[in-house]
Amino acid sequence: MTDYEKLAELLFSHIEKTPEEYEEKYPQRNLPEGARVTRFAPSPTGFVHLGSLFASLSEMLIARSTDGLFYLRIEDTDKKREVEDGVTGIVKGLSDFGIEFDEGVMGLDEEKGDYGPYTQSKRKDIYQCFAKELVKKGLAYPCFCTEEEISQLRLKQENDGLDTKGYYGEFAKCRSLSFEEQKELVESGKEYTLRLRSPGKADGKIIFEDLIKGKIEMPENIQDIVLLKRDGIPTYHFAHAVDDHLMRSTHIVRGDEWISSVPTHIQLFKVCGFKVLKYAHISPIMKEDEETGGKRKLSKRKDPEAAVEFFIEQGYTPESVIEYLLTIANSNFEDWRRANPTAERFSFPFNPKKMSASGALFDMNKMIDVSKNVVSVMTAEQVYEKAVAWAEKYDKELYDLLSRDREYSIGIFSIDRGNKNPRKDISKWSDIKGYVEYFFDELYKENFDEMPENTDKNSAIEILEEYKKIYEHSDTKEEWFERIKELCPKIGYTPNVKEYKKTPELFKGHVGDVSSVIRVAVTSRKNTPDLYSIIQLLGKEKTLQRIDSCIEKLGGK
RNA sequence: GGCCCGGUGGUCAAGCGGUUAAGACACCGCCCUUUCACGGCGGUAACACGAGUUCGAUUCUCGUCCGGGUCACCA
Repeated sequence: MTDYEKLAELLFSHIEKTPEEYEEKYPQRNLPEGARVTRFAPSPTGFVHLGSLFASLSEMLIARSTDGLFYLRIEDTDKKREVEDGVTGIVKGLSDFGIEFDEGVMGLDEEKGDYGPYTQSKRKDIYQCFAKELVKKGLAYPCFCTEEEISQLRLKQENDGLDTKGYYGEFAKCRSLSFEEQKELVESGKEYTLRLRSPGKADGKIIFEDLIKGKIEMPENIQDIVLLKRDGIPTYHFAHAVDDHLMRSTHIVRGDEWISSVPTHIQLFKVCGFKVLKYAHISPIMKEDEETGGKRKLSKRKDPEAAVEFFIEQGYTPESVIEYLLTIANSNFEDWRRANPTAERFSFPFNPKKMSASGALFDMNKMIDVSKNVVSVMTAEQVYEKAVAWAEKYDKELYDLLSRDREYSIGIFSIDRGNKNPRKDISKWSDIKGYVEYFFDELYKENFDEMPENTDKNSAIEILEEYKKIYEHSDTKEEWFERIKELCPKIGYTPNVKEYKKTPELFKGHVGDVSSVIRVAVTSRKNTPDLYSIIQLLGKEKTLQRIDSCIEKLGGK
């Protein structure tokens, strides 16, 4: 028995399984050639960041576009980060946006798939098994330095002006401990971390091909990084290697803040005898920083829109957020969408190689535009159902109004909808209240200030009086408008707009002005969708009532 | 500071040695039109800078500058 083997037994006497057994337990996946296996691996904080949604969306699509597999793994190796029921929050949060997993953690204490457990805290023995193997081969060793000693070392290195700080080479004190020394320290009960005996050379280079960033050359890792923390729980690096190997991931898609640790990861894969995986490092979503004038990552603390929940509260449909993210992810998404207006959005042929190498600024204008398009192709019933569901939670007053008379509300949303060029004036459900204001007496506020400029009070009164005489509720739209035109000459207006523009001195105004007066009287708005539809919905009684009220306020009889 | 990554209009972006340097959002104008919206047409606006390679650089190389990331027993 070599000293290394003795050490392995000393440290991990409780581990009986061998790596081979795990290799057998988790065989290569039986998937078609070229199928990609991706994963989303958050800490259970319960918080879904817009960036997380972006990453998981990309991961899911990368898997789906190749008939691969997408799973959820929970990285709970740091208890400080954990939030009660954080797992449910994440699963639910993502599911609201259509992000669904084929395998892995499906909910609180709920897992699916043959490659589990998918929660790192339940995999301690697996990590330690592979750790034991490394010790056996002399590739890992216990380090008895305290955190205090490590930070002292770092300080000294900083003072000495060293470029490369950390626990490596000559600074890796515990690296050269003899077995006898190690044994004594362990048996005396001294705590330790397990460190990698890095085979990296100071002048070594590593080259890898990132799916998004392209070819990257970096110095080899020479740090004796911590594999197992004092409590025997693995660090992210070690867990990543073991998990993604055993769960048979093929592509690691993650934020580009990880790029600098790729040399460490590749080294770990090699040292463990694992096949090195493909990496795709995605750029963060940025935000303009008012303080510095520059860009910075969307910040959970400073930016409300960093939380995916923000968009839901505002009343954006999850579909809109996804479509916006897709336009950032693959810029050809918009072209695809135009060519396939009603296609299921996840059938978009997503290509990780088309993702931007630099971070995109979050553009609320674009978000709004995308969202308007999404809403514009919905049916009135869909708009109604979704708006009501939103209002029930976030705007009780609106909820009461909309749900009071379903047909009426759907009628409102039907105006100029369902045709080739639908209106695009709703980007989020919270826009609706303002949009429907004049359809509900509870929200309606009279305001007759904005009559056409060329029409004084008396003319307005005259128009309204005349309109009342010719108003027939049963008119078709054509008949209705024809009557308004016929009314024009009697009161000094022309039904012909072009004629008015040619010789404005001959008329008080044109049919557009007459309509505007009626519009303002009925809705208290200068601008509305089709007036005829509005009057039809409002009904005869209410329409006349509002006109009378307007006449009265203007000083008519 | 070391090491990485990035830098095309205000924003997102095509572009891969020769282009009038696409397109989308925003903005402006016109047309359509009973208002608005939709739609159509058009406009303003960009290759960070300096060398080099080349007959020719937005595209290739180097340097400078600027922005971002990272250097934990956190992920």
